[in-house]
Formats: sequence, structure tokens, C-alpha cells
Amino acid sequence: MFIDVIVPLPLNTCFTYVLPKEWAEQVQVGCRVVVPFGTKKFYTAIVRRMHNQKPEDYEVKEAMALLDGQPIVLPLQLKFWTWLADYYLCALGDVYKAALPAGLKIESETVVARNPEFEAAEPLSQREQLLFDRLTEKGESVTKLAKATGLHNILATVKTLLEREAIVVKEELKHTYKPKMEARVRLTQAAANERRMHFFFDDLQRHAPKQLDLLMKYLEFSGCMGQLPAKTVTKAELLQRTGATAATLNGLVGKGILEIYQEETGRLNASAEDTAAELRPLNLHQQRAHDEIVQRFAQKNICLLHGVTASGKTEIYIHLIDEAVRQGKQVLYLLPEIALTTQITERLRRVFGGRLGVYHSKFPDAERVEIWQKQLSGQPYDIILGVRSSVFLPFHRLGLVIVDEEHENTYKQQDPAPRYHARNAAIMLASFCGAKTLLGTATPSIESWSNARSGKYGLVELKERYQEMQLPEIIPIDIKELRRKKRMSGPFSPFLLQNIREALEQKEQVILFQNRRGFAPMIECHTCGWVPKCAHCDVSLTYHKGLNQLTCHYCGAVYQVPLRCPACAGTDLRHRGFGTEKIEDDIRTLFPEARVARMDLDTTRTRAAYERIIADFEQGRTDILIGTQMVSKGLDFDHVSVVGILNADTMLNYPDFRAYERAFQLMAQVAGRAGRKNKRGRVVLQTSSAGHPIIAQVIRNDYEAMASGQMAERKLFHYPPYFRLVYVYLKHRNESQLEQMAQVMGERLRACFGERILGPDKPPVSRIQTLFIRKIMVKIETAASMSQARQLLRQIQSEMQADERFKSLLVYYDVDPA
DNA sequence: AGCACGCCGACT
DNA sequence: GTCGGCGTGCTC
Repeated sequence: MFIDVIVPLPLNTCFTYVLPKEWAEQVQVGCRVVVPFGTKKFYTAIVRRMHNQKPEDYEVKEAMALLDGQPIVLPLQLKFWTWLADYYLCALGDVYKAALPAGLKIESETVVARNPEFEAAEPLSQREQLLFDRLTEKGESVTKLAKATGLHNILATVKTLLEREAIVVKEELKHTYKPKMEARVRLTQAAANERRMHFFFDDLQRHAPKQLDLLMKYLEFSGCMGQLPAKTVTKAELLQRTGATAATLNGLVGKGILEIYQEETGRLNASAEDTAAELRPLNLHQQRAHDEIVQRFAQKNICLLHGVTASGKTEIYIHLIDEAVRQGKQVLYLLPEIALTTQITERLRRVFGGRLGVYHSKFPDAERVEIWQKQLSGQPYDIILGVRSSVFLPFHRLGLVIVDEEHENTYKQQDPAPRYHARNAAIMLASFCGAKTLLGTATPSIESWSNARSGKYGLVELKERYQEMQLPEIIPIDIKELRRKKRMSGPFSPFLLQNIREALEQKEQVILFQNRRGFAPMIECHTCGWVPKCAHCDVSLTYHKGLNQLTCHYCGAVYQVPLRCPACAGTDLRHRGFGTEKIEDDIRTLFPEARVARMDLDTTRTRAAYERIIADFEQGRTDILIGTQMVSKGLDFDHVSVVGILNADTMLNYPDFRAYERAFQLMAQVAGRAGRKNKRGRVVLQTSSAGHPIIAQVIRNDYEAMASGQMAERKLFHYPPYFRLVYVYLKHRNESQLEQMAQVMGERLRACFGERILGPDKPPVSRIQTLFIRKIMVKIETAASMSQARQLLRQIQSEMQADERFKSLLVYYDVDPA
């Protein structure tokens, strides 16, 4: 018997192994096996196919171990993986790597340990000595050693040390996932006998009254002398409730009365009660929208809910989820990122209690492993609330998928392959499962809006805000004019400052939005115009005042701030532009009495930090919240009377065909944070292009005008939704060679696709680490066959790379780039 | 991706 | 002459 497996590597083929007879019977498609790969590595692979056709042209290796008795990836999921790899032009192994939590993918790791019997016959070389001195007899992984010593090419030295028998080397599985154990206490077999128990009592009474006391309390808590079966008592709980010491307990254990045993307990929050709280009734408008969605689902599998901010979309979702669950279906509720989960989790938890599972990449991996296992079990969560990667969770009976904030571009995975769009992937997953998909947003993506208009998706609109709240008043402020008149105080117009001051006096809250983190986006030499750039990437560096450092927001590299310009040796280095950090600084000087918080990537590294910022603002412990687009995302705050958009131009000037669409979405979403039950909110929109049509559309909250305007432009310039885009990226370490190869690739593609090919071009980030990058754009009419186009792309790549000169060229794709 | 193998320049 | 750097090719 042979198995074809998926290895967690970016390789486009499956690998075949022989199954040992012992467990040939137990293997199923979707089980994990450990397989040797190459000379020393072994990986956890997924069985994709079982057969008995012996491959002839190579020696087949034997699989080492079977990890699962039951498939851990369901057949439907494998079908989904295959679709994803095909559509997004990546390897199945890439999908596998993205899909499973790390704890389910055991990998081997080379461990090096000192040989205790080693005596040097001849002195070790400097490198050898350096490495040897670091080693212990216990052993350490090669990766850690490389980091600790900073040595390059550490393997060569390991090899020579091994030849001298100075060290021993072994491959170890790194088990990242460990089930959580709990120490519990119970009576020993001997003590459970009543007569023996009396004997123990007498003995303890005389010699160990404290132990007797603890034993009595144990019997009381566990209720094990009564009729009912004994309750489990944990060691920690027993000691805590009795105030006894561990020594007293150990005394009882030593006498053979009690014993301590370990039991596996889950990490998942099992305490949440299963009883559903009452659903909040929907208001008239919500009810109408809800009924329309149900009607659309009778005809169509996908429905777009276009509801203005604060119209109470979540409440509609909750009703739909409840109905699906009552029909025995499972629901997947997707959110763009952690930013939203806290508030929504609480709302869903109140209604669905323990039937709700939350799947998030910022949660510990062990927890994600347990959720995966729970979804495979007989009692899975009915509802999963999760981010992008939760489309990979196993579902037995998925009935409904909700994609909230459907327009968010964080649904598109950027860097490591698979570069998938979770909204589109979820739609596909739902169709495989026979489930319905609901897309919800206040500002639909042009793609979804167009699909709804064409009738491909159902469309439901909800234009009334919850509790009769008015849409905010949006006031544009021309900062170009104010700058010229020197009336601006840094990034703030007098009008904005006035509004902030008034809000603070009324004890109301303010949100300031600046779509750029850091202190000043960049430093510039005022004499020669030199701007510091990252040595690895072609990106200008961002200044962070807190650390007094320059960081590359692309690769994370950190640099010292130069005192003199390296280009002209001038000392007049100035900050240009404003980041959130600088805004915060300025606000603190302007309003020293206000309580200020900042929310951006830098202040929300951990889940706790993020939750604290939100909670502080919600509960009124913060007066002014400054943030990047994070503050725009569906947070429902009750006391915000003023929202300041500090600079709309940064969004409008973004070099991307989606810039206007995104600018509208961001501003509309941020504006939606303003407003209170009985008072109209105010948005101060600072811009130097006050006449821009997008600004006018934001002020009127005229989504339709923005969408039809954009549609016309997209049609004219051959962009989505009329055309599908595929970016072909080419990477190489030699720039001139890359340039040549990119030209050749461009010609080949043009020969096949003609006018549909643009480029090659230098992308905005044209170098990462040591690799140079070129980009070729492919535009394919939506009406044309995409699968045929993908096949052609693959074919052209493999034809080209068959050529000697192109073998070292790295090629990857971004399908439907965000 | 990660590892082995092989070729080439900088040092003993 | 050898050690260590890096380019190339393969992994069932």
C-alpha cells in the first residue's frame, strides 16, 4: 500500500511513501503521518490519496508513524485546499501550512549535544572551539545555536565536530502542543474501604490532627461518602479552600490515604453555560432586512447586506445565527481582525454561551489546536467567530457563513503564500458545504456591490440607524489654505482644536484618525533632500520618538538616527509629515489635562494591551483616542461627539487603483464612530483637496455616487470588477539579470496574453533583503476563463524555468491582489 | 523551505 | 593548499 502525501513545503508535487503493514489498515485520507524527507529532516504530512501503484523511477521511502486514528482534515477541506492552491497559484503545501495550527504540524529539529567522553586529540579550530564551548550535554537545537553564536554556515562546523566525535547529533521531534494537565486528589483504593477508613481516623486523631481536618474537608467537598458518585477535587482547589499546606496533603498521600493523579483538561472555556439568553427583538427596520435576507437566500447562495454604520447589523446576524443553529447547522462568523473580536465576542457570548468558539491567531496556539480537535469531535462548537484563518477549521454541517465588514482588505493575506482572500475563500467553502454566505458592511467593496447589482448576489439595504441616531455632520476644512496663512498648529486646524476643546468641556470623547503610525513618517535632509532608507528593502524609514530610532515598517529592521546627513554631511535633518505618535505628543502638550490614548500597531502588540485601550475608552477613562485605521473598525462607542480626520490626502494620494474606494470606506467608517443617542456627532475632515469628488461623496455619505464613479473608472482602465488581476512577481539577487529575465518573461506572456500584460515594472518595494523584485501585471476580462488563464500562466512559467538561465529566478503570484 | 554538493576566492 | 562563502539542484 502506498500513500501520496502533502508536505508542508512550497513544492508543487505530492510525495509517495510506502505504508508499513502494521498500520496500513488504520490509515485514512486526511490523517497525519510522519515521513522522512531528504537526508535528515522529517515532517508531518497529510495523506491525500491511498493506492497500490508502485512508483518505478525512484526508491520509495517508508512512512515513519501514523499520528491519527481518524482524519484530521476532512474530505471537504481537502477539496477546499485543492481549490485554493489552484486558484491562488500556490503549492498545496503552502495551503497546508496556513491551514493547520502549528501544534498539529510536528517538525524535526537537529539537536546537538556535547559528547561527555570527548578528549581532544588535537586542538579544535577557533570556530569549533567557539561552538563547542556553547554546548551542553543536554543538547540544543541548531537553530538556537546559530542565533546564540551568530555564526553563519554553522552546519559545516557541526559536521567537523561530529567527525572528531566531540559532539553527538540527533533529530528530535519538537512537540509544541502539550495537553493541559491538572493535579487532582482522590481516595486510594485502600482508604475507600470503610473499616480501613475508621482505622485511619483513629490514627490521625492521635498523631496528626491537621491531616485529619484536611481529610474530613476532602470528604465533604467530594461528597464521596454519600450516595452520589464522588465529585472531582483538584489539588489547587482543595488547598485553597481549606487553607491547608501542601505538606499536610503530602502527609496523607504518604500514609496511603489520598493520592494525587494527573488528568487532561482542556484549555477551552468550558465554564460558559450553554443556556441561551433571550434574543433582543429586532426593530422594524432590522426585522425587514432580516426577512429580506431570508427571502434572498431562498433564491441565491450569497447575499450582501448593505447597512449604514450603527444600523444594528450584528443584531440581525445574531437572529440568523440562532435560526441556523436551531436547524442543527453550524455557523462561521468572520471578522477582519482582532480589532473587532472583543466587543462582538461579548455580545455573542451573552446569547450563545458555550456554543461559541473564538478562533484567533493572537490566541495561544495550543488553544487553537484544541478548537480544531473540538470541531472534529462529536460536540463541536455550533458557532465559530474568527479571523481569516478560521475558514480552514473543520466543519461537519456548515450552514451559514457571515463575513462582517466584507470590504476590509485585511481579509486578503499578503505575504506568505497562500495569498488568499478570506471573503472569497469563504464563499467557495460555503458552496462546497451547501451553505449560505452573508456579506455585511456599511461600505461594500466595489466587487461585491457590482455582484449584487448584477444579480449574482442578493442585495438587502438597511439605511436607518439604530435608535434613530442621526448620521454625523461632516465639515471639510481646507488645510492648504490654512497652511498658506500659517494658521495651522502642526497637524491641527483651529476649527478642529476648538471642537476638541468644546467636547472636553462637555465631558464628551474625541477620536482622532491619522492613517500612519510612528512619529514622523520620515526624516529628510533639508539641504540635499536625502531620506534614510532601509538597507535591505527599498523603503524609507519611519521615525519612532519613543525609541529614538528609525524602523523599516516593511522588514522591521531598526536603525540609529543619524546626526549628520550621510549624503552631504549637513546637520539640518527635519521631520516630514505626522504619524500617530507625533499627534499624541502634540495633543498632550495642547491639552495637558486630557486623558489621551493611542491605538495603532505599536500599542496593540498584545491582545491584553488592545483590550485595555478599548475598555478604557468605552468606560470613559480616556478622553481622546488617537489611532490609525484600527479606530475605524466597527467599534461602537457611545460618547464620541467629535471625530477628526487629520489628513485625507494621504489616503487619496495612495498609488493604487483602489485608493479612492478605500479612502471613502475609511472615512465613512471613521465618521460612523461619531454620534450619540440624542446628539448629532460632528466630523472634522481636514484636507488640502477640498474639491475632490470623494470628499464631497463622504460628506453626503453618498456610497452610490462613489461606487458608480469608481465603476466607470475601473471599466475605462481595465480594473476589477471588469477585469481580474494577477500580479506575477519575479525575484532575483542580481538586479541586472533580473531586469533581463523580467523582460523575457514579459515578452513570453505578451505573446500569449497580448495587451493584457503590463510591465515588467519596479514595484513600490523593489527590494527585500538581498532579493530584487519586478512585477508584471496580468489583466483578464471577467468574462474570460480564469482557469484557462491560470493554466497558461503555469505553463509559461514551467517552460521558461526549464531554460538553464532562468532556473534561479523566483516566481510567485498574487491573484486578485488587495 | 532546507540541506548537500560543488565551485571559487581569501587566508595560513 | 585549505577553509568558508555562496550558487544549484533535489527532496518520494
